[in-house]
Amino acid sequence: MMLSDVMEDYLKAIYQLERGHDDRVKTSAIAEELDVTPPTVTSMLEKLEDRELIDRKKYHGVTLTPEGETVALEVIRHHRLLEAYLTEHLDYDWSEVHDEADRLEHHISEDFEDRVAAALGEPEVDPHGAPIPGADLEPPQQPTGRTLSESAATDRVVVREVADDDPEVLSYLSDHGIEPGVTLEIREVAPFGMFTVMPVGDERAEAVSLPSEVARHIRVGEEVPAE
Amino acid sequence: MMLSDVMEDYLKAIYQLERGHDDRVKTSAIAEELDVTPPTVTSMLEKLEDRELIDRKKYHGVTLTPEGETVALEVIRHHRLLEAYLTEHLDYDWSEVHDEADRLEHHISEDFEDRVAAALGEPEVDPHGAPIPGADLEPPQQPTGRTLSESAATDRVVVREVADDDPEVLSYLSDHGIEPGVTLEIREVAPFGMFTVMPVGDERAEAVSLPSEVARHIRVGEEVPAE
DNA sequence: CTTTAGGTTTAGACGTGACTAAATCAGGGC
DNA sequence: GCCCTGATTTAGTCACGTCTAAACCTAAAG
Repeated sequence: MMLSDVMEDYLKAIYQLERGHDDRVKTSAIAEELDVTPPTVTSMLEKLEDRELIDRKKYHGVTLTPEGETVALEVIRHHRLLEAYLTEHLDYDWSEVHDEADRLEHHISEDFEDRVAAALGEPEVDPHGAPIPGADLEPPQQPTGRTLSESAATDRVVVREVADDDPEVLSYLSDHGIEPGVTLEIREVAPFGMFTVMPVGDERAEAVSLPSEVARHIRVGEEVPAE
Repeated sequence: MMLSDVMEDYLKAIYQLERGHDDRVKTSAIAEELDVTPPTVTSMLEKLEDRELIDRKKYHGVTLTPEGETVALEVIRHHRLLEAYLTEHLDYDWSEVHDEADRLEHHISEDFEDRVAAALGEPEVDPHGAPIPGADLEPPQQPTGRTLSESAATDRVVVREVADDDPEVLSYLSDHGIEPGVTLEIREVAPFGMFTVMPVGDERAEAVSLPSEVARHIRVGEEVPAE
């Protein structure tokens, strides 16, 4: 099955929107995710349906078929392996890595994928803390824990994952010492949803205030669950 | 200037055909190089001419403008840096590296290029012995020396460059110990243009016979000129 | 039950990069 | 100097992925 880069992008987007608990993924959601117009999405969905990569009910959104999901997971595996490789071996910061991986993910061979995975020692998470699908392309289990925006003041939490969205936000967080693995002390939760947190263990760290839109993208867990 | 991948491929092809001493590059040569039909080439040449990347005289071929040459050199720099990186850091053999680099060369950022070059220590040649254009994108000087097919029996020569064409030929040469840097003793030149050579210094090496089509792609120099 | 607002699909168009078939040009042979 | 062969360009088509404008469906409000 020869798929275009664009088709792969659509399948990846649908996969990620499905995980965002939109159970059936709507045309408009895909359009927004990929920054195209809804009619463009409709016509691509017709092609993906012809190839049996999605199930579609007109006017009621789509879901991935198992084959579609496998393609999406392959693309995501490429993306996250590349992110990990770039940070480990080419001195990128985890906050800079997303765009480069997005451009390369469609253009690497199976062989390249294998060699990168081997060079990294078959990693299980990428630098943002997101799980890397295995070579078997089985769906990784849903992340556990909660988001920072669901946490309460005085909690101590450890950052598990920072969703790789806006590079500016990412580098802001990176600059302020907030990254996967760091322990955070929640100092204050303002009524309008502003979270003030303090990275623990870094002498030079200062308290950082984060609006809930940002806090929602930070997934956290209990402190020292295992080490 | 936003160029498509395909445009970059045409410019690279024209550059390489120009170096192959076709002074003006003909439509049919480009068509063969890129495996498309001549009308397809003509229509692309019109676009490249509109953008002032080539000089075109209808029915008499094209040459690159300085801007077109710069684009070609940028693509070639990407290609050769990637080839070098893949062999140095991802355990590829020099004979396997071409296709992977061809797919990636259009999709890496300036930043990636810089980091790869730094990781390699600003290399000057790729694993096939071809010069890597510098970051300034000045044209590297033409290779010196001669090809194996221009050499005579009883010569001892050192392999400088093996032009990266057919991967099967490359891995054959690689398997028989013929690669850049190796010294070759020319045992025999048969009248129909068959070259029999012996890699020097490798105990397990055996004599290898090469038709002149292959010998023409092996560039050689005098033995131990500097070390 | 009807209306309506908003999301979705249809219809029609465009640019890119490819093709085949046909017309045209250039240069060598006579 | 004319003609012919082979290369090149023109003309017309197609698939892909995008768009805008218009038609259409769904679901919620009244």
